[in-house]
Amino acid sequence: MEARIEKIKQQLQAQGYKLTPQREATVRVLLENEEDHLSAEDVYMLVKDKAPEIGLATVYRTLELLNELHVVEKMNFGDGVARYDLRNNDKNHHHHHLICVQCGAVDEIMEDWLGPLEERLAKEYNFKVIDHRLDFQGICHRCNEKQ
Amino acid sequence: MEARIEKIKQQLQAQGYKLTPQREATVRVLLENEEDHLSAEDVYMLVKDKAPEIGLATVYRTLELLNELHVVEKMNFGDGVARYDLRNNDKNHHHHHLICVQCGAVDEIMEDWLGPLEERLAKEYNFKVIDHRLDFQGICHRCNEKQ
DNA sequence: CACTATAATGATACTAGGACTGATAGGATT
DNA sequence: AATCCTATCAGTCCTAGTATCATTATAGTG
Repeated sequence: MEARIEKIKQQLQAQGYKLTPQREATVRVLLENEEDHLSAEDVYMLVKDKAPEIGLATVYRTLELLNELHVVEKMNFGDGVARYDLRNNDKNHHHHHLICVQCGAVDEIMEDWLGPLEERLAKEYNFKVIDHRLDFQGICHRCNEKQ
Repeated sequence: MEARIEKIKQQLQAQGYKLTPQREATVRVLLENEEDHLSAEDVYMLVKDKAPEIGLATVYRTLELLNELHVVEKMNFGDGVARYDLRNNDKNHHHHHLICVQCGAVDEIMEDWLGPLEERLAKEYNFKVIDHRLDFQGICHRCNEKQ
């Protein structure tokens, strides 16, 4: 945890930025909720608990900055809000999404399911894959269990 | 009743849509006439009682939207009128996209490639798939052959 | 330590884009 | 032609995100 913050601090400083208390609080929230895909508003709420005096604009600015430094990834799921994800440096972007149409939760799957498909695409369709995106819409396990 | 409306509201919001008064009135009519197969015109007449200022186009748009979200099923009995049915269980529709980053073409693939994956999702993640979206970015066969 | 330049912040007004609407003209289908 | 449906238009509303600006914190320098 501390090590990862230290690393991010160095990434910032390498570009001439500072890890201010507000930025550190924001980064901590992201680290503590690494599994989720938080929106800026979500992050704002969570950071407020740690540092109540922080402003919304600062959170937006921090997330934007972290995105530029490739510390987080800014993603769009079509519900009108940007969501932010810490990036793992092992950068296997074989992550797919399970989007719950009932509660709006977004879960991630890290398995690589599309390798065989990409081979077929190359052979049968003469299509050279550069990137892909796989999202499932449905009912998540939490909502399933509720009923 | 209220619970079902709430559920539909969440489904809408998960995709960035809103449950407006007009839409809610329409949904209520559908719920109250769940046994029947109402046509759009039928729905329009019934909604008019609740919300006289509603426009016909809005009813059509609402039904179309609910159809896309798999809240309602649009059926055709060959009498030239589409009829709408609330539904709980859904069939999947399979279409994937090959998006060429060079010429911008978008090809569609109708094969069902994700059936096995969806089974695994149900078993291992307890996630009930309603719909999915699989897009590949790459170089299409036309561009490949050109070079 | 004091001084300074500037990076960063908080509050808030603002913007831009998209969702949504009713009316109606026109397209599609039978 | 008649009926069902869709496209378009002009306008409203909402809100995620940005720009502004006065103020404060910070790092570097001497």
